[in-house]
Amino acid sequence: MSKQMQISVPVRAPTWVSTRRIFQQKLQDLHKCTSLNHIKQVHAQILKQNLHQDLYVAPKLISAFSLSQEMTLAINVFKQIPDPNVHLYNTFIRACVQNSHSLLAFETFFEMQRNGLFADNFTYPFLLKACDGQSWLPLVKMIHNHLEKYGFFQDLFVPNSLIDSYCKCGLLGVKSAMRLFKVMDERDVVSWNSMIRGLLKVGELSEACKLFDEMPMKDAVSWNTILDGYVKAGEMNKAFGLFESMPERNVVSWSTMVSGYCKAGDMEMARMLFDRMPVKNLVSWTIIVSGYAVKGLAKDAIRSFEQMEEAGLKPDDGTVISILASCAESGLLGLGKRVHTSIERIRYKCSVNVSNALVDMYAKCGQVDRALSVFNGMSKKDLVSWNCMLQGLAMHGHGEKALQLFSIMRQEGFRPDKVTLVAVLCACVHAGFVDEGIRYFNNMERDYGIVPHIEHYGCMVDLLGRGGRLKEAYRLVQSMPVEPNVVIWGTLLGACRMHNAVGLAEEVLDCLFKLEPSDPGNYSLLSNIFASAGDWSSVANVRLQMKNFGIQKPSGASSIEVDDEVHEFTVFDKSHPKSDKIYQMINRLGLDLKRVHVVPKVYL
DNA sequence: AGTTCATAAT
Repeated sequence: MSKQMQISVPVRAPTWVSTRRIFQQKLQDLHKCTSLNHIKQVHAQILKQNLHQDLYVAPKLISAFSLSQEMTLAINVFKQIPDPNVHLYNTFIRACVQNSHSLLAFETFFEMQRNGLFADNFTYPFLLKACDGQSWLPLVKMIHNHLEKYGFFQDLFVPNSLIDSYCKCGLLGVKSAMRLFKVMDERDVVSWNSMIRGLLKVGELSEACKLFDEMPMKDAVSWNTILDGYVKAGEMNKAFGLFESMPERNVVSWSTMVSGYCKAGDMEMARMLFDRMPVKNLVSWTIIVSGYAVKGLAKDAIRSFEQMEEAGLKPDDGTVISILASCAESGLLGLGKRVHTSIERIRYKCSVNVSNALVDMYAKCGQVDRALSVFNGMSKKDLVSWNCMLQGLAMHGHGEKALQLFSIMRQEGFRPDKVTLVAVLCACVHAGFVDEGIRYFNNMERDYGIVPHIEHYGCMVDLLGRGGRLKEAYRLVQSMPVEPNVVIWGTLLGACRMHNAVGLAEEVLDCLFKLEPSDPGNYSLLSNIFASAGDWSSVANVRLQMKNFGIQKPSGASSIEVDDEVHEFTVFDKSHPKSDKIYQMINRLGLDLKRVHVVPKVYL
């Protein structure tokens, strides 16, 4: 936290030059300042002094706004400058990258070239960062060409960054990286590590191991990278062997192992290693808490979270986001709330990403009201925030509310993406707005420039199918530009079952069995169709077939959380200690339902 | 004006 700086404008500013000098001193730490109010005050004073176009002052302001995630303000400052120099362009491009405005970063870069300015060795690394997570292989190649043309290859940092960026562009990228790696006449340990990491990312474990063996020098990162390779491949025995044989083990090595055992579901082993760790940091604690949370072990998760805080560690954004994501995955409202209070105790304001994770967690745990109150309290929202909230509303049947929120979102100038439209269509499905859904679907390309993906088709099949328009749904599936997958056929089949359309169902099942001949779900769907049509001999037949093929349907489970404990139930499950009482209650509910003439459907 | 690789991640 930087110290608060008081900008005092002298009562009698002697000359313009000296005013500027005073500002220079006061502005020195502005780009590190985290108090938005303070930055705004300074901005106002700068405007008053007419210094906002100054080529020393403007970059400081842009950096400061960028750090506070105030990209709109940063853009405003930048736009005021008539003739930006390279330094200013770099600062602005860096701000774009920091706030994940990757497109704007490149647009600015192209504008800079149009203005006849040359990018320098500061510009390119920023641009490479902008390609992160975008899979912009052509742009990485373009940067590569530029760097070669202008001879920026002296420092190993440049080709190493290129290797890393290439490796983030999938298989083709890794191949380009390999070509570059092979022609480099000098390589350091980072070059090797990055290349190995890239191979692992595309699943080339054996290639990575080969390179690892060839390495002339290995550091801790090299060992940990290859260890992670084994862990990600699920080879815990090999990983453990390597772990034992490592020349030195640091926090990362230990954490990687703990994470591996958590993913394998072996929480006992995970805990044992965790307890033996000589040093634990935030990441290690996050791994163990999330590990318990994903498995639904709410009590252990909460206890570990509290132990972490007792150890004097304050969860950061990464910790909070991962734990909340695990809560959302397994519905651990208790832990989610506990993390929320902890954040509120530490911080005055959450970052956008943390708030998004909170919205998502509350929505997925069924607490739509809490999700809404976090969402409404957010001072800044991004596309992810809207998408989480829309999805939450749609998922819980608040279709109308979701569509209202969608129109507010557009009023506020947000451009919907494909996730948004899935949520919108899903809202129509759950609210039964068939015609409205069709309208959104037909116009999504024209209105939002989004070509329908398979997920959107899935929503439409669901929408038409539930509405009883089975023929239209079937026609849509046949006319799809992409091959229908299991989800699409399954959805259509579900609709057939709902409307007792046995004829169409058998047709659909043919397609489904061709795609997934051994999926037990298909058999139970088939059996359920026959069951709803009252064809019990066919049902028996299907069950017999399943038995012959040795197929067992993994039974679906439902779970509820009571007092920080998750109880899971499957069909005919008698394992719960209060099983008798539970079945008594079910029977009573069944009688109550009969009394109001509702006949419960029973499926396989 | 700032740097690359390893563990958690919306």
